[in-house]
Amino acid sequence: MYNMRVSYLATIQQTNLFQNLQPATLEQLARNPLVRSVEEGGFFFMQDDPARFLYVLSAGRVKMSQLTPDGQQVIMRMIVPGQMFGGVAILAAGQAYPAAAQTLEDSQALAWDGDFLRQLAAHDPALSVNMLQLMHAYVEEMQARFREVVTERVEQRIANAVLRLAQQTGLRLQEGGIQLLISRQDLAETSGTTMYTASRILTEWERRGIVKTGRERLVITNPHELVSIAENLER
Amino acid sequence: MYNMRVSYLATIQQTNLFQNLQPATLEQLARNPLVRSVEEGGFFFMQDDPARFLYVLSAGRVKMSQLTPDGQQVIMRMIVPGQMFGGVAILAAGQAYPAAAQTLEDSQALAWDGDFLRQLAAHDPALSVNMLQLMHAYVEEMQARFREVVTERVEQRIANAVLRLAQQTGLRLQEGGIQLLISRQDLAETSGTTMYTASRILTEWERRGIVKTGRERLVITNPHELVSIAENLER
DNA sequence: CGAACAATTGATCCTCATCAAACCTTGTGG
DNA sequence: CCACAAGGTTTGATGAGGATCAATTGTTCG
Repeated sequence: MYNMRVSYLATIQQTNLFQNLQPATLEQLARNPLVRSVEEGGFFFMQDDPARFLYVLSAGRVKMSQLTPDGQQVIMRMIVPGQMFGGVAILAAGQAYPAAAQTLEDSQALAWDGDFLRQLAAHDPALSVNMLQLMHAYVEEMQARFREVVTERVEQRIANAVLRLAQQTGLRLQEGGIQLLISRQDLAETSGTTMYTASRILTEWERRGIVKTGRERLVITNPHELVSIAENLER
Repeated sequence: MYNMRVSYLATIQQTNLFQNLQPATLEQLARNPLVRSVEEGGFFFMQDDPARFLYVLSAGRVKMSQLTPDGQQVIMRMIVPGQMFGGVAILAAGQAYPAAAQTLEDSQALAWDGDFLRQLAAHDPALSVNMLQLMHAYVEEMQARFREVVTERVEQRIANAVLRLAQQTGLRLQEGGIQLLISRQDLAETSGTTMYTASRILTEWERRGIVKTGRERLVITNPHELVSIAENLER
């Protein structure tokens, strides 16, 4: 039990949202988290569920996605350990989650009640400041992606998506290269295209020696070339 | 002079960002605004300028847009009186504006220094709470627009953009219909398409009696039909 | 009236979505 | 350990939706 508490503290301390808080605030957070485990493919919450909890991922990977009325999925962001999701819960009660949170592998998250966090924020303004900063960063990312999807062709957008993923979740391999774990489908839904087009582009990149591909896997062997595709320094 | 102060107060009190503040906070805000007037086509600030001020529009109309490396423009949002823009200034100093703020007609805005607002927020948490809520609303809007641009065809997206504009800036005419003031070019840049396509679609809508069009002008005569296009209840 | 700028329209072409079918990879149970 | 099922991936053929370019027309304002 003591070990578990310690491990929560480690996650809490690594979380952007919880930087620069007063010791008493961290204490409170460490005392009260709900811990939820969700197996691969399961959901922490669905779109439009009442947003009662704010989550911080402690293990695994999660995709946040919206569903269109006709069933198409659009991925808004990927969550890796240490990142907050479901942040809308910290605003006024009675809100709904704007997206679903589905796990890509067996995952675990800490969760706190929105009411509780609002009380905490009232005593420690750093919490609001951090939240504001995260929200702002997220606005900028969505603006950038909106601009991309409106102005760039698919290959460029996929390059940007891959580079973004590499930065957030990439694993440097001993034998060189940066490995991403993502299916063609999810890559397509992140870039606003179809699995077919994503597959064709990856095949072409592999032919050119920019990446190696595998099932739900992708290794970047020539990041420099990828950047130059992303920046449209070709054609 | 007294009248000017009163008119600032009116704008301040109408601003979402400044709701539910302590009287002392409002007092402080009313005492200190910079007032900037910018004529049609001018800029309150450019993209990447250092973000020193947060603005509230008191008169006119402003478009927030990003420029791509190759000079294409993408419109992120339209600002009407009472709305805040350049909010990034309230975060840590040294940030840059992520978009340019260009006027569509002669405009006036109140501005406050970011440092000053941060001090104010330290004494009146309602300011942070409001800011958080605005940021969140804006995240949701950008997510919705991202989803649209990825999943919907151009006609649908233009319908959505027109309906959004109608809600924000539409003017109900005596002779019936809701008037928007926007050029084909700006409508295209809001919907992620080209002026040519926007023009063709408006012409078709006019033929079908859904809108009347004019130079930098658009009157919705059949909103119901427009909604059904936006929701893809056709074809 | 003429200049500047906004809008329209036609012709053409290109990117990418769609559909269908086959192929490959991984994990499971006999 | 092999065979099979399930699900991810590839590939080809086709066509639709819009972008692009060029030329013309319309509108506003000094």
